[in-house]
Order: sequence, then C-alpha cells, then structure tokens
Amino acid sequence: MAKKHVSELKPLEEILTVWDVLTPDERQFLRNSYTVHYFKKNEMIHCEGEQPTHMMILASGKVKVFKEGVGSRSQIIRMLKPGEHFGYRAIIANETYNTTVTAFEASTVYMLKAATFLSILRHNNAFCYRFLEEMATDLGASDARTVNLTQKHIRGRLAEALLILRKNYGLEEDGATISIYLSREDLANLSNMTTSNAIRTLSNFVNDHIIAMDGRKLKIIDEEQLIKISKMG
Amino acid sequence: MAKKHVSELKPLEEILTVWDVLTPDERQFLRNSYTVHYFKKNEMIHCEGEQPTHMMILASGKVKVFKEGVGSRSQIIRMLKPGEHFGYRAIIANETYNTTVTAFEASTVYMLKAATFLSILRHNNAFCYRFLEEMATDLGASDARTVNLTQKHIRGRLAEALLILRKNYGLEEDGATISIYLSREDLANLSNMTTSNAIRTLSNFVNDHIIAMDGRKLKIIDEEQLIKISKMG
DNA sequence: CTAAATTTGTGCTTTATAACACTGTTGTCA
DNA sequence: TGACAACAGTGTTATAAAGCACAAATTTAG
Repeated sequence: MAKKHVSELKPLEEILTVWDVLTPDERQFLRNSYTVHYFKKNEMIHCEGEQPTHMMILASGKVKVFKEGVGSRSQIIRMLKPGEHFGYRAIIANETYNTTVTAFEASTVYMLKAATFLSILRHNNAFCYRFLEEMATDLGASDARTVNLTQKHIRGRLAEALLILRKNYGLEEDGATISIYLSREDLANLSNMTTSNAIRTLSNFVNDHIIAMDGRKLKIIDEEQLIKISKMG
Repeated sequence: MAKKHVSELKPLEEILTVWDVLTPDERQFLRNSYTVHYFKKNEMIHCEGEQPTHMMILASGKVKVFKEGVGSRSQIIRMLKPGEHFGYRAIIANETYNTTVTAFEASTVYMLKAATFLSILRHNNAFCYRFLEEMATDLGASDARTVNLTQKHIRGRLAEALLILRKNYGLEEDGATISIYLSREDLANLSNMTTSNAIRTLSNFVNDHIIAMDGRKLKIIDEEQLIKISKMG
C-alpha cells in the first residue's frame, strides 16, 4: 500500500501551480532541492512558535491549519487539499509560525528550504507576484472570516463552515456528500463553537431537512436554505 | 489653515516607505502620476463592494478600515496612521473592496492608479517583495485577531484593543495618554462588543486602577495588568 | 476479542453579553 | 441662546451559547 501510495504521487512540477513561471534553471534547481515527507494521521507537521525552515506543498492527503486559543480551545484557520502551499507566510514575514499544522489524514508533503524559496521569490518577479496574489486573496478571506465568526450566530457559523468545506473539497460521486469527514469536534473548532453545540446544531439542520447525516458523512440537501442561514447570521 | 496643512504635507517620496527600491525612472513616473485628495472627518474614502481604482497612501490624518457585519454592527479591522498603505489588497487579489475606509479625522491621501501600481509590482521585484512582506505580516495579524476576538472575554478584548492602539499610535508627551481619541462606539467596534459594554468595561478598568479616563483621553496606568488581562482572555 | 478510550448524543444549569429603555452631558448650528 | 442631535453612562431584562454531567455508540489497542 505504501508502494502504491508512492507510485500515485504526482511530481513537484505537477503539483506546484506556479511551476510555469519558473525559468528552466530554476526548475532544475527545484527538482534537485525539494524533499518528500510522509505524515501519519494526526501527526504534527509544524507547530505554533517554531522557527520556519521550509516552505511546504501538500502533495497528497489533507491537513488542518489551526491556532491554539484560550483554554485549550483551538480555532481551525483553514483546511488544505493537495496542491496548496503552507508554512511560507512566517518565512516571508520573518516571524515564527503563528499556526500549527497537523495531518488530518495520512499526507505527503514536499518541502523546500526557506532559503531556496526566498531566493526564487527575490529573483523571479512572476513567482513573487503569484504569491502576492495568493496572500492578497487569503488576507481578504481572513478578514471576512473574522466578521463571520464574531458576529454570526451558531447556525450561521456552522452553515458557513459546511459551505466552505463543500467549496474546498467538493462532493463525492453521489453529488451530495461533502468529500471530507470531520469529527464533530473539528467542525466545532472550524465554526467557533463547542462540540455539544456543533452536534446540536447539526441535528437541527437534519430536522429542518437542510442536511442529511450518516456518521461523519454530511450531505447538503437544501443548499439555498443553507446559504440563507449563513448570510443572515 | 488649509494652506498650512498643505505646506506641512510630506511629499510622496518621504511618505512612501518603499520609495528607495524604485529605479530613478520609476520614481519620476510616480512623481508625475499620483494625485492628492483631501477628506473631511467621517468622509468615506472607499466602500465595501466597489471596484478598486487606486492604491492609496495616507499622507496625514487617521483613517479606519472596517467591515459592515450582521445588522448594522461594524467591525473595525484596523486603524491607519500616516505612511501606511491601503486599498491595494483588492487590486492585487482582483476583487472588489471587502472593507470600507473612512477618514477618522481630516486626512490627506495620495492615490496611485491601480494600473500604475500593478505595473511597478510586475516589473520591480524588490517593490513586489516589500508588499509581499507587508501582506504576510498583515495576514498573520489578521489570523491572530480572529482568535482574540472570538475566544477572549470582553475584558480581554478591550485590553487588547487598548494595547494595539497604544502600539500603533504611541503616547502623548505625558508618556501615558494614548495618542488617539476614539468614541466609545468605535472602541466597541474595534473590540467586538456593544457600546454599553465598552463603557462598562472601561469603567471597570478605571475602578481597578488599570487605566485612567478623561473623556476620550485614555491613559494606561497598569500596563502589566492590562497585558495580563489581554492574554488570559 | 475483550477492555479501554474516544466520539457522539442529550438534558439541565449557569453565565456572559446583547438588547432595551432610560437619564444626564456635551457640542453644534440656525 | 435655545433646540436638537450625538455621545456617555447605568440599571434591568432577555437569551444565546458555554459548561457540566452522564449515557450510548463507536473506534482503537493490547
């Protein structure tokens, strides 16, 4: 199975979305300098407060990015899927990591030394601009999320989380089930509420025929209603 | 007075912190292409949902950046002081503005056409990198703020707001009064609470000898305690 | 394959904070 | 100068959501 996993792994050039803006030299350089790392489910990839050493690209699996808050409550900032980058913000800002990243399921990560990454950023303008764009988009999303999480009520926050998950991970073949199975606790940490309230609110949504549940599998039944709840707060 | 104002105004090259990474050609280009705009107190500079047209640099005054939330509640994202840039995130992300900016006091703004700004970003790598750095720092701050606003209690949120204001605007000559006078409502919108609760909590801080108040003038008396409250939540 | 640990689900209680309804104060401008 | 608006302050009530306790179901591990 491990073998199969490896053979299925896409090379860096297919997973790195900014590959095409690199010069042939830079590409060759990258091919020789990245390393591959495997993480088991729940294994930590990097931790809040640590010095960043690598820019990372998720090759396979799913990871969650979160911050430890007050009194063991944690806030999931975002969930990543293959092809997405992480761990580079702290490198650029010259800070320590301000989030922790753990493998949500068994995952493969390509790592690029911070110095290598910085060197390309500083020499290839198109590459730099791509990350500027990405960061600009993320910053907008982060500010929007702040208001969503602080001002909306429980139902609105959970509705929003479900819509974000669907948008990010898509649906399974049945065209309804969201392609990621989260524990109630993670769902709560994503929506800024307690586990009990996540459970209760999910049940309410089922009663209101807005979603259907089968364990951790969640289907969106009445999308329109869900959007409405998410907008109203 | 208006005349005095103008004569006091620093030219673009002194206020634009990234000026030194520009080529002589770019500098000349900028000198000829920026425009100066004056805004009265409470006047809107740009509005959420609008198409961005200019990158802006605050030359004098103070402005607040905020998002309209659920039911006329607004969340102040940040307060700017002269020398800081704004309005460029939406240009880079190719989105409409997701925040509204209004002059908090009479302010002067240098504006640079979006196309001009983008052109320099795309041709001058050092310039691009400077904005990448700035955005990386802001993104970290935004995520930290999300957790602060969602998980801390009222006292912690207000304490944090006061510390941020002091850090950003500094102190007056007396070495204690924070150099910005906000209404209780703005203080509330900064700390995600209602105006009544901002008033009440400020009074509590005064009773606890943590701060001193004189109208809108706020002095931090017991900084250590304030930091402690802000950390504990 | 059983025991332990984790996750899910539910009801009850408590509490933080919003909402509301006032009163007093200050500032503005016609 | 007097009227009106905006702001500051306070008490009371209402309520959303946290906290807690516990049972049932499911997963993990020895």
